[in-house]
Amino acid sequence: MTGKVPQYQAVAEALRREISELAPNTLLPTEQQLARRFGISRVTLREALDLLERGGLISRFRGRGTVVSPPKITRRFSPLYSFERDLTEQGVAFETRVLAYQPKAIVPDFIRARLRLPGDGSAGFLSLVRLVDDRIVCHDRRHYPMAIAARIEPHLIEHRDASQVLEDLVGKRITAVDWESEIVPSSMDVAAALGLSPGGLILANTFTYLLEDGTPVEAGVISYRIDRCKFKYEVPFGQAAGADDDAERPQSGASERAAGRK
Amino acid sequence: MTGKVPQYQAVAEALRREISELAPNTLLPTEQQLARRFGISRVTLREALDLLERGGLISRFRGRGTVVSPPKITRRFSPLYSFERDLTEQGVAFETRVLAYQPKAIVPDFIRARLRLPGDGSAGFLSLVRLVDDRIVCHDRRHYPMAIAARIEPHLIEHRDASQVLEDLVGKRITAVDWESEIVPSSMDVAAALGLSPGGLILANTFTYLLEDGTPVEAGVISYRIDRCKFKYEVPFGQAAGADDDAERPQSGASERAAGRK
DNA sequence: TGGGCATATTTGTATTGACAAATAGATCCA
DNA sequence: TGGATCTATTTGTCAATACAAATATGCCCA
Repeated sequence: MTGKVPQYQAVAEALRREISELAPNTLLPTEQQLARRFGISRVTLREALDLLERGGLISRFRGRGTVVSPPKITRRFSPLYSFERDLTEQGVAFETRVLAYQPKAIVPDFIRARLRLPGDGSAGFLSLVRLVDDRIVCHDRRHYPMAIAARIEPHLIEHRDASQVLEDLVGKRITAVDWESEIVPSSMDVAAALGLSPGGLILANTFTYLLEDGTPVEAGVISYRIDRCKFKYEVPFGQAAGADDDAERPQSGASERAAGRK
Repeated sequence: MTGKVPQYQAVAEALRREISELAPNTLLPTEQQLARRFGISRVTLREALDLLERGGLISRFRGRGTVVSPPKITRRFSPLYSFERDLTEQGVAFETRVLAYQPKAIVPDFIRARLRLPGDGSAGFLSLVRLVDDRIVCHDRRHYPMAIAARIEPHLIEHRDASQVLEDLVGKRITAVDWESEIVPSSMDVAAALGLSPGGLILANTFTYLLEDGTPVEAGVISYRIDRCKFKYEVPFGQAAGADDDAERPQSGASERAAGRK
């Protein structure tokens, strides 16, 4: 009856159950041992481990072995709800490492548009990673208008909420955010920062922070490792935006009105 | 200098570029031909194709060949913004296929809680898939209180907005939704419905629809293929919920207050 | 004690080979 | 013409093997 399931899937399922009862960071038997135990070749066993690794259940280290991964951290997305604040509320300790902080002359077009930069304007660029339990979970690429960028001190970012640093600096509150999430294959540089192989899937969040008067003060992309994080998008209760039959949709507007409506 | 990149990654990158200039559904050369062209073994070539397949760039069919995938569809999430309405506004044609519609005595606990069912109560169960361009993009598992379920006619669901059918039936408006998105490995049955191998990652949306007085009328899980869809979470502009320093967070409340806050 | 070095261990990459399973196309027959 | 069957093609699964690269360990020696 179960004769139709490939071996690597069956073995993955068996291992999945075993692993669920092991403590995080437990060292698994070597691939050779496991292959022998299940009576399959090492290649086939590795296919099974690939499944588990992509699911975030195990981590593999060349020369060291394969270990059970800790549970994924939960990233709860809410409007204007920062990473720092989210994890602090959950009582999860994290670390921020600034990789780079410098002016950047070549700014991607979509960032330029979001910050409303002139065609040749440069921007301040901040690159960082965040770690939970010494494991990288996300990578930020943030851009600021030069007037603001010149006054940010990167070491502050490492120990305080980035949004609050920004608010203090500008002297105004950030009151709105434009924000999209998308699962995409990682580019070369993002993969390197996250410790992934290029092409590995990530959750990319593209955002703009704005002041009350609509001035953009920050824009960028935050990329999460989907094997180490899960995501909850919590929609404010009962806001019921868009419930009226043909009412205007509630977001920024001016999006191209879908050419082909029949 | 590039001698450190594994062949399968280099080949994947080369193919990625080639594919980007091909029309959707174009048939690629066979694995043997590609392997010969790149001067690598078939196994190694398949590793490259695996990367592309996971990224949603190609689809492979046993006995038929490998074809270029159409671009991902965009699913824009907003509160109370249904799949049907979203795609219709974008001018994207889709099809709905009801897989099952029947009373179900064994109801998962989390559904039971969401619908506030008594411990032994059954519920109406609706299972469906939606297709764009003849490709399955999502799978719904919806549950209704029996009083409502008895009056739903499944063929209506195939041609109208499910929420509107429900509203007409109850005679009241659905005004609130409790809703979480999470990227998880697919279970056996969901994988089968979506045409994935078990363990493949999906975006699972767990939701409850409620009437104005708080009565739950529908609850379930909608699972999207992340290789065929991208997702935009559009936050109403300037709502700025949760921006005040220590204000209450804006969602359903009563969530366990994170034990370990230091 | 401490640093450097060789060695064993373990996962990563890659090859050649074989058969299974699904599909498409051609052939044959009624 | 229509339907069934056989055949070739193509991707899926699996094996046995080899070497590379990163890590850990024990050892020697200063």
